[in-house]
Amino acid sequence: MPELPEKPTLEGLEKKWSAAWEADGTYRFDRTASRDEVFSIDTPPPTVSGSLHMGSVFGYVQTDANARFRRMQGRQVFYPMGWDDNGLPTERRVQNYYGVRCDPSVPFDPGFEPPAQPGKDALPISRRNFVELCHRLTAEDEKVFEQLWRSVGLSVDWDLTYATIDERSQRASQRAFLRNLARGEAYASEAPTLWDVDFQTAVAQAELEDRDQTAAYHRVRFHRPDGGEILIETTRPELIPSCVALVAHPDDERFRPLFGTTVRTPLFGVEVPVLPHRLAEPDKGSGIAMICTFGDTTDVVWWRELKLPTRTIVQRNGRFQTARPEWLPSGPWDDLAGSTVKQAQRRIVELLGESGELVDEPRPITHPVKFYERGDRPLEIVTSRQWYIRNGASDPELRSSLLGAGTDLAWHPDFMRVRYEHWVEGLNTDWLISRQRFFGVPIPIGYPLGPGGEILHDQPIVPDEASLPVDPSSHVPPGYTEAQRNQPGGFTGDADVMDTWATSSLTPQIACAWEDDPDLFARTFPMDLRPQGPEIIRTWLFSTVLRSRFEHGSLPWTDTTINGWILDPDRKKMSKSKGNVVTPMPLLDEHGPDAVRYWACRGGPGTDTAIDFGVMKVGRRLAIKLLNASKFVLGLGGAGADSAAAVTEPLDLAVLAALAEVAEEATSALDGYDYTRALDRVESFFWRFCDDYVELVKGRAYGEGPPAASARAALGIALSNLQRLFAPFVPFATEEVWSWWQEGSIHRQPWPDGTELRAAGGAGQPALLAVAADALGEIRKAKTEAKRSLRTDVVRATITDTPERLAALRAAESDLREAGRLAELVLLEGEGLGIDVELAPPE
RNA sequence: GGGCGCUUAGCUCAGAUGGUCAGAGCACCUGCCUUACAAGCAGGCGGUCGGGGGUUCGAGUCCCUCAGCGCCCACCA
Repeated sequence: MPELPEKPTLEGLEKKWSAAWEADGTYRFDRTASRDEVFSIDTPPPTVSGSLHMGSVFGYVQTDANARFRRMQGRQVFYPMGWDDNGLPTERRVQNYYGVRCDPSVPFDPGFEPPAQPGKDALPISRRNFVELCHRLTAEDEKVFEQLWRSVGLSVDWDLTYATIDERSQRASQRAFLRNLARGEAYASEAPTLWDVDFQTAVAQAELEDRDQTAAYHRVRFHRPDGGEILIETTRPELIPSCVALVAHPDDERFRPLFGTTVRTPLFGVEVPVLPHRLAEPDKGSGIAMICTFGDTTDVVWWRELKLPTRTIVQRNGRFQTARPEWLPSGPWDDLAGSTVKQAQRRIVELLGESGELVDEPRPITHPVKFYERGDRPLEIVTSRQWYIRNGASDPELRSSLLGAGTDLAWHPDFMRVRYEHWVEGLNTDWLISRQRFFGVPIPIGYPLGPGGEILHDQPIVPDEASLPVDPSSHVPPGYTEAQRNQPGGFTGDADVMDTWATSSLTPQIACAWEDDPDLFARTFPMDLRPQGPEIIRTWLFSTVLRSRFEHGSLPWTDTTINGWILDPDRKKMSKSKGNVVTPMPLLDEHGPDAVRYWACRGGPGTDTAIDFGVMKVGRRLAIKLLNASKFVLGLGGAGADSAAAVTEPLDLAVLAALAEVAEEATSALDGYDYTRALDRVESFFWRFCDDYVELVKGRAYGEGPPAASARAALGIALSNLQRLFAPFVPFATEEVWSWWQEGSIHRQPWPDGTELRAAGGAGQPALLAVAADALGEIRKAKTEAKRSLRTDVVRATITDTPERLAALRAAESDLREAGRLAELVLLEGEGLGIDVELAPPE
């Protein structure tokens, strides 16, 4: 047994024990364990191209506390760590970091090295070089994250890591997609889709966000054949050239006579019909709207349901097409050709003013506009061919089955379930998974080319599962040769990659090695726990439930814990743009990992929590107290060696019985993922233990004979239990104090559920400890109020209390005398606690 | 427009199924060098539990309503 330190300190514990845990394989998963012995966690793969901030620490530490509890309960914890490195965030980071951009038309350069400093203009490089840079940079980013996780003491098994772009993930992702395709759960379709003109890719419903934008209502004249006019209001006058109809509510008396007639558009004089539709709202604008292809998603609904023609003028790069559209034989096209949407709007407004078709000044408004969550310009709607996975948006049976899955899943906290339900109920399109990007898992499909070089989309060439993962840009389908690529009569590969969620939705399958390692899979899947943030219930959680339902007909996990938001010290949400992001490393250096973990664990499940340095200080103080209290108890000698059988004194039995209650409550709280409650109960008991119980029995414990042995034994048992009860929360300090007197890591010890304490102190009366502590408190109070030292001798203390409480006090009388330095103690029966203390005169 | 959550001492938060539930820590004040801990110990000050109504013998604790804050969703002419 190592010597007790003269002056215990937290310094150096993180380094010392991180290294020991790594060397000893403390958190290594035992893959011979059977499924019911395993506790498997579907850890969120952090986006490594994102920045490190306290939000990264908060939820992961809470999960780690739960993981450590399960491990001590005897479960084999399957706790892998993934890195989410595929997709647009990585592309963008690589572009900025190296000053490059991907241009698929540039040939591969095997000796390419990025410039030391990013240049002013982005350097165009080949797709393959670009992807290589993505891999290079994410590898660096992943190291930084791993270092952070080790610093805060995550008990992850570092042999079980994966990346969402690695070969195993790609294989799982493509295999799942091909099976979705074979079962009809995935399909391709040519349709209007929301489109980011900067990234030039389609985006999915789950990736949208509304942003308030300033705009203006423009009152514009449409012309009736009889010379009359109809005024419509629009925020997008530049789309007049793509107008295909006007629409009003069927019951709107103002426009009813016009249904079935036609009007001519301003500037261009195109004849369009006036039609009724229930979605037109009489009190919006002028009550009659123009339908364009496409200004917003309502246009798409109208276009589809009213079977209108498509008159697209905005191209995928966000600019008007250059050639004059054939449906605009007249009108000022040359002024608009090739301009951006913004430029075109300005010009059209000028032209409308000149022609007298603009009524009044434009009226400024602020309204919500759909953006890609990572994008900078409003989304446009373009028609393109995309891949979809069914999600229940247009399939009531699937939808209700998914709602049922949400009910079967145990949510912590439970109210988070409604976010899932609202999302499922509000889905309006299937899940668009294809992206016109570069760094992602390719859609593993090829197509034959017709004699004219046209792509035969209806005859997709599907690779064999054994050949996965494949990259269609280099993969040659059986029966073809590379020379036939992109040649008439030959073949071509699907150029798209999958959305990052299309892969992330398979993290249980990836982590558990679905199909790659059926033995491991059987021992770990379906998993036990999915911890994650609330903002990705609609994406990650939902899509994971969906994929598992399709592939396995089961939930991916039985439980999910949803953490709260991190707010900055002023209770504002942290975000890069506000510049109030708090980075974890300096805080870890200043307060220590246990203190930061304590702060994180004080944030309840699903509860938004502000960064609070005061709470971290409290955590640090707790860890130090744990060192000092342990040192004291162990310094009495015999604590470890005295057997439980020696606990005989009523006060000693009482403390063990009281702690048993705490242990039982902590256990049931943690069983329900309520780590905060467990920590709270253990912590408050611990301080009472130090301040009252230890003070009461200290004198006796120094002595000899059975009463002294009883105190030392009780102190030892209580200490062992307390150390273990704290282990999930402050793993470094608890491991340190455990090592002073025990063999093996504390994190592999049996969880103290109260059984051992009941056995040792079952006859104890917890109330006894409380009564004695109250009396000691009164004596201290008398001394403090007299401004005397607590060492002051008491000539006589007279305590009045109820008979029951006096009986309890008598059982602890000698401890109370010694702790209070009472020469004489008089006990009188009365109504309640009263005390009269006569202090020894000052010297 | 709809939904969810929050609103308890100056600050951060506990208060499971309504009856010692008005608490803890921080901060502040007053003391104490007490041989585990002065990064400590003892004590004190401090709140009509967001507003209003209701149910009940009794409500931070249940119901209704209003307000503020945060988040999520919504077809944004």
